[in-house]
Order: sequence, then C-alpha cells, then structure tokens
Amino acid sequence: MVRWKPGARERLQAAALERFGAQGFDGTTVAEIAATAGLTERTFFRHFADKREVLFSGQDEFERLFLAGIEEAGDSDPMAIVAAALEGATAFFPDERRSWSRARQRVIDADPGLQERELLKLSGLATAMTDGLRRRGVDPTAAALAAESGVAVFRVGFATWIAEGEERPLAEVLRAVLTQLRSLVTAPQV
Amino acid sequence: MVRWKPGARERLQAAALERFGAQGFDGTTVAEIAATAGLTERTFFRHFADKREVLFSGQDEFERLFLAGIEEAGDSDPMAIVAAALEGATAFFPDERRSWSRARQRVIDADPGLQERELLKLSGLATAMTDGLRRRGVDPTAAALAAESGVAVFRVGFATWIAEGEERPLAEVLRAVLTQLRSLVTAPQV
DNA sequence: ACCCTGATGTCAGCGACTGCCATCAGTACG
DNA sequence: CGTACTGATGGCAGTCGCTGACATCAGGGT
Repeated sequence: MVRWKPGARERLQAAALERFGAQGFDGTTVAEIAATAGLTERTFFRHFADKREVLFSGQDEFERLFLAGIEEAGDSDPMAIVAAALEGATAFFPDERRSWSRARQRVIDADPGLQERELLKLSGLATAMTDGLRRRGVDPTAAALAAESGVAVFRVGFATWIAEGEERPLAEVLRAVLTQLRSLVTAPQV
Repeated sequence: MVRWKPGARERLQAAALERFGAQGFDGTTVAEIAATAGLTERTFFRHFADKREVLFSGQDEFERLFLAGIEEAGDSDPMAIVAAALEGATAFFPDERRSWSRARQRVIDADPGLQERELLKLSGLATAMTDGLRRRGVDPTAAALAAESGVAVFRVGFATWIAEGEERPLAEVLRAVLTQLRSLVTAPQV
C-alpha cells in the first residue's frame, strides 16, 4: 500500500483551475485548493512557489520548444529563425487543447495578478530567445528586437486562435500574423 | 499651522526608493517606509494600492504622452503613427533623468515582483496604444501588432539608453532601434 | 458657535508565505 | 532481520501584505 496518493502536483493544479473558474482567483484560498486535492496548505507551497504559479507549470517545456526551433532552423536570417521557433512552439497547442486554453485564459484575464505572471513568463521567453539568437551569431540588439517581435506575434496570434469562432490551427494563424507584421513594418514610410 | 506636513505621497516615494536601494525590496517592510516618511503603514496604503505601486506612479502621464503622439500624428500609416508616439514619449525622459532612471531600474531588475509590475504597465500601454490606433481607423489586428512592436522598440531602446556608456538622447536611440526593426523584418526571406 | 471635510491614526483580522520539527512507509544496507 | 536513511507530508508558530471599521482633529464654510 502506498503511503501517499501519487500525482499530488497534478491534483493541485486541477483543483486550482476548477476553483478559480468557479469562485475566481481572489475568492479561492490556498488552503481550499489543498483541501480539494486532499492535501494541506503547507504541501501546496512545496509544489508551487506561490499561489499563481499553479497555473503556469509546463512553461519550461514550452520554452524549450521555442529554443529547439531556434537551434534547428536552417536559416541564418533572424526573423526567419524566429518564424521557425514559432512553428516549433505550435506543437504545444494542438487543436484539442484549444478549449482548455480558453478556460485557463478566461481565469487569467479576470485577474491582474495572473496577468502579471503571464507577462513575466513571456518576458522570460523573449530573453531566452534573445540568447538563443545571439548564440547563433545574431547582432545583440537585432536579436532582442527579433525575439520581442516574435513574442508579440505569438501573443497576438494566440489571442486570435483562442477567440470565439476561430477555427484555423495555431500554426496557420501565426503565419498569417507574421506576414501581417512584415507588411505593416514595410509599409510606405512618409 | 498645518495639521499635516504636505507632500506625503512624495515623501513615501522617496523613502521607498531609498530603502529599496539600500536593503532591497523584500528586505524593506511597508511599515518601515511609512516610518521613514513620518507616517503609518495604513496611510501608505491610502496612497498606493500596494507595496510595488510606490515605484510606478506617474505612469499615467507617461501613457498620456504616447496617446497624444498617436492622436496628433499627421500620418495614417500605423507604424508612422507609432513612431510619432515614441517621439512624443521621449519628453518624459530628458537626459537629466537618465541617472535617476538607472537607479530605479536597478531596483526593479533586482526583484521579479517589480518586473512583473513593470511588464503589466507596459502591457497596459500597448493596449492603450492599440485602442488609439483603432480609433484612427487602423485594422484591429494591425493596430495590436503595431502597438506591440512600438512597445518592444521602446523597451529595447530604453534599456540601451540606460546602459553604461550610452550618451545619445532617448529620442535618437529610439529612432535608431525603429530603423533596425524595419530592416530586420524586411530582410531577405528564404 | 456650529458642522463638515479630509488626511491621518489605531486596531483587529484574514490570507499568503516561511522556517522548523515531527511523522512514518518504503528502501537500502549491514 | 534489524537498523538507518530517504522523502513526501502534516502541524504550528510567526511575519508581512493588505483591508475594513471607527476615532481624531485642524481648517473652512455657514
């Protein structure tokens, strides 16, 4: 007989998402989440650094996908490398995950604190991409710009992908947004 | 005789920056900041929504400068409007302010929580710019992209402006970064 | 003289988070 | 077979961020 039920971390994540959806982030205490998962508050904080973090696990793997895309890109043009990274990251968001992503995003959009955390994660992603690009010999400032632009494209594309009525897969949306960025920035300068 | 010394808010801000610089953000309690300013903890929270916010006042005025730039831009090309907004915002950061900005940024860069708040502010700025662009008839997705790109340019440019050894005024740095973005995104596509 | 306003103080209390120590099933090792 | 060790958990006390409710009291207006 096992001493502890396995998957404590996953139970906590599921309990948290369910409670947040039902009562909101602020209306849910950590003790309540832990109790729902059959654990105690103290144990929650052994699995997650803080209350918000419970919604942002897996971000590391997501970041790794981006970096893999950067490292395996055949090209050497910065924006082309970024495009490859975006392409690679879409593996993290298959169509089956769209409705789950919607639910999670609804919770995040309802709380400024969670938005802060999301932004910090995306900022970390941009930094990681910047480093990856520099390792491939891209000029430092150009690397930062390309990475920031790539993250911007991802943000806009992801929001579009999640929007009501949108049917295209993420990869296709991202390609469209990137194309739009190119034409925007290239537009007639006055 | 006055009942309270005037400028409570400013005294709190000065006390906070000084303490944060000396002991770090986490190593400073709100009660300590308030005491330094000759006030109580409760009064601190009447002036600022939370402990972090004491470093981010004035952001509203900053945002207004951006919006004014957008509304007064003579152009109708999205990125040209964004360029005008960037130009207008530089008024908020004259050269005399560079060393103060450096000190404040050093505090922020040392604490993830403060970075989160900064990102949230910049995100709010991007949203405001997006709305401003849409009010000028720019296509919604294009507006979001242009705004995000504009904020990215500002971030990269501001970091450059603040860097050790940099001497050019912010406006000049921003123009250079924007030019670099154009050539990046326009680069040969493979 | 009177009341009203507004910035402040005081106090009690909740919830997030941490440090420290205890518990005890399973595992490794002598 | 017993003993020591490991690792996930619980319990508890304590700090700090933050809030609501109520009191205070100088100055301004009536």
